[in-house]
Amino acid sequence: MRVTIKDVSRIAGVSIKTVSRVLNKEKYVSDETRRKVEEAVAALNFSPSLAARTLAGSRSFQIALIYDNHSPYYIHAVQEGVWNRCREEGVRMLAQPVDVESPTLAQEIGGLIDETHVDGVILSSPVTDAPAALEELERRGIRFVRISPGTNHALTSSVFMDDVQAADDMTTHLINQGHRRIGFVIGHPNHMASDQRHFGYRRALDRAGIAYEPGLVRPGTFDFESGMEAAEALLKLSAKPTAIFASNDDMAAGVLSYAHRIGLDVPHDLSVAGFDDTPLAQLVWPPLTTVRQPVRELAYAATDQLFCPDPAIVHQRLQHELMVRGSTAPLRKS
Amino acid sequence: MRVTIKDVSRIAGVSIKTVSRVLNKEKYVSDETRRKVEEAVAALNFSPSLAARTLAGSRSFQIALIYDNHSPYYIHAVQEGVWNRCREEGVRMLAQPVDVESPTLAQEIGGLIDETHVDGVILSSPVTDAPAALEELERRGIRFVRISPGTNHALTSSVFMDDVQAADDMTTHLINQGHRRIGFVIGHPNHMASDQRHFGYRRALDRAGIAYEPGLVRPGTFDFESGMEAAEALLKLSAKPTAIFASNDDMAAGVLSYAHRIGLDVPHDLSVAGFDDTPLAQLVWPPLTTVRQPVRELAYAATDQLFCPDPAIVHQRLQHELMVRGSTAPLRKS
DNA sequence: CCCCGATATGACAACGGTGTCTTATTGGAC
DNA sequence: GTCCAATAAGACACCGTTGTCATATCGGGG
Repeated sequence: MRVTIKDVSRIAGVSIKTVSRVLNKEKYVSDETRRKVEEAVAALNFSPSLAARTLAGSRSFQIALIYDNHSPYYIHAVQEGVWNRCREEGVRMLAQPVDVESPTLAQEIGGLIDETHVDGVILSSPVTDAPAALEELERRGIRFVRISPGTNHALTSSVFMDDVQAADDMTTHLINQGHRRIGFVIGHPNHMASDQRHFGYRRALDRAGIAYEPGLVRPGTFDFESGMEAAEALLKLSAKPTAIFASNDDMAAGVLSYAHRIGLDVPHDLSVAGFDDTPLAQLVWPPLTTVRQPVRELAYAATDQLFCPDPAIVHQRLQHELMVRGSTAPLRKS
Repeated sequence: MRVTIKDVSRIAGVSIKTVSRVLNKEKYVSDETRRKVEEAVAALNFSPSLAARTLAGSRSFQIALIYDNHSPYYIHAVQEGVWNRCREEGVRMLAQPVDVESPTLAQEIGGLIDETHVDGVILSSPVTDAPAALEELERRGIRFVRISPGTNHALTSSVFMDDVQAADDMTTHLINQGHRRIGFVIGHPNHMASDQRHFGYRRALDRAGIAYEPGLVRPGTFDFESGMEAAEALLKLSAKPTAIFASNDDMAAGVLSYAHRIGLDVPHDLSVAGFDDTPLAQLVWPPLTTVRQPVRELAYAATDQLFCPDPAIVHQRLQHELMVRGSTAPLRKS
């Protein structure tokens, strides 16, 4: 049968409560006793029941990661970052996909919390900006940290990168290479980052004294298909762009694919830039110039915030990095 | 504070136990009573504590998905499949990454089970073939189902596709297009599927009366880099292959990338084939001819097996599909 | 009309830990 | 030598459910 604290206490020759103290690293346990208990725990290969700890105590040793993001790469990186920090803490991570559009979002999150008693929650974009979710968490007084939120929310901590600056940097990079007609593919409307990247693009143009042309800007949904469609629209213009900056790598791959299809040589006929630096960026030809987003680190830092006993509200910014690869090149003198 | 069964029972005017009965859909509850309880549950927005249910009852309403796979696409698809079936069942999924190579693998899994009391486990490759993991699960008498195991194990259910046949099909496809010198990139040695795909390649050659040339076969590790390296080695041979079949899409993308780099035109100078049909296959140029592996369906079916009350051992095979796209073409007559 | 199995409900003790309170036992400071 | 705070350990109730057993009512066959 199951090994319980009782068994451990018998072997160690101490009370149940003392074993519990050792397990929880409490003060006021003699070294001698601690040693005996630890030996007994090891001998029996004892792992305490989370269910019992949760029920009796005030912690559940579990946190939830709530996400609704259709990019496997992104989710995977976030999960890894959160998980890495959790494992250091001896805490379990519950990965919880949701649908931000669902009218029952708040209920689902509330149910999750009631069922699991999680100690805290990590929110990943775009759930970071779903009012229903935020309200529910606040109503319950659950501590949570947001990864790359798009909206300000003074009352909770967050960890993010500067999407505006990053898009500005990339656009500036293209301008410095001599491009003047730079197409832009906007991201999914659900994600606030889409607006920010769009704004960064615009800001860089302004600064360089290049007029913003709505015709050079196309909507997208962060997926390959929408990148292809945007590229088609842009490249059929009579005044074609010489470079296209897509708001993420998947869409950039779509642009690349369409360019190949119509026989364009990237980067000589057309420069293409992406955003995120997912592994995909290096799996296409030519490898994508893109912005490295430190997703794993963001997730790790967010989880760290969650575990930090200091309840101060912190907004931590992590640095992005321009990854210049083969898909962009200086404009050919013609 | 927390809403408990007690509150529900008070509102509904019945005993705690009766509420519990309704929650668990037990027999012997009158329609009238069931209705009253359901109303009270809805009114209070009650969700039962999993911790308490686990502790008191014989089920935990949780299953674990254990994996160690470095392909985000694959993991994501598996998680989705398992999760979809879990949500129908009202069961929680614990996604648990592990390191198959770790000497403490069995301990970690044992600890997971002790801590969480999971009702069952889904194993994804390559954990499916880690003896330490299998032994631990058996010792504890936990029910588990394996997704795409590489080894036979008569005592537990599994869900899989026929890797040998699929690789055979792909190789045959290339042969039918006129290719005779077909390079092959083997997968990661940890994965049994690697051997099976390798074997399928060989079987197709045999049947077609083409000699197996060890020089045309290169080791790989399922990642982009290793695909590139293999391509380099193969394409520097004096007797170059006219087609390269890589054991997965990432490596095929590597082959593609190297081919582009040295100025080859795919598919006219070289045909390239992959395996898995990850989204990546359509994010490269030209889109990859590959084998669609029904990962989501496999995961869903495996979870279904786990929930099935019938304890019969079932080995369920799901069908693969050849996805012919632009990266392969008939050999040019020269 | 009586008895019995099927139906419907409740009382109460677990489940395996932690929180709180109580009870020694120390080792200085006065 | 006495007193008190700090240290060390145990007793016991309780967390929110489910399992088991007891009890009550109902409908139909003899």
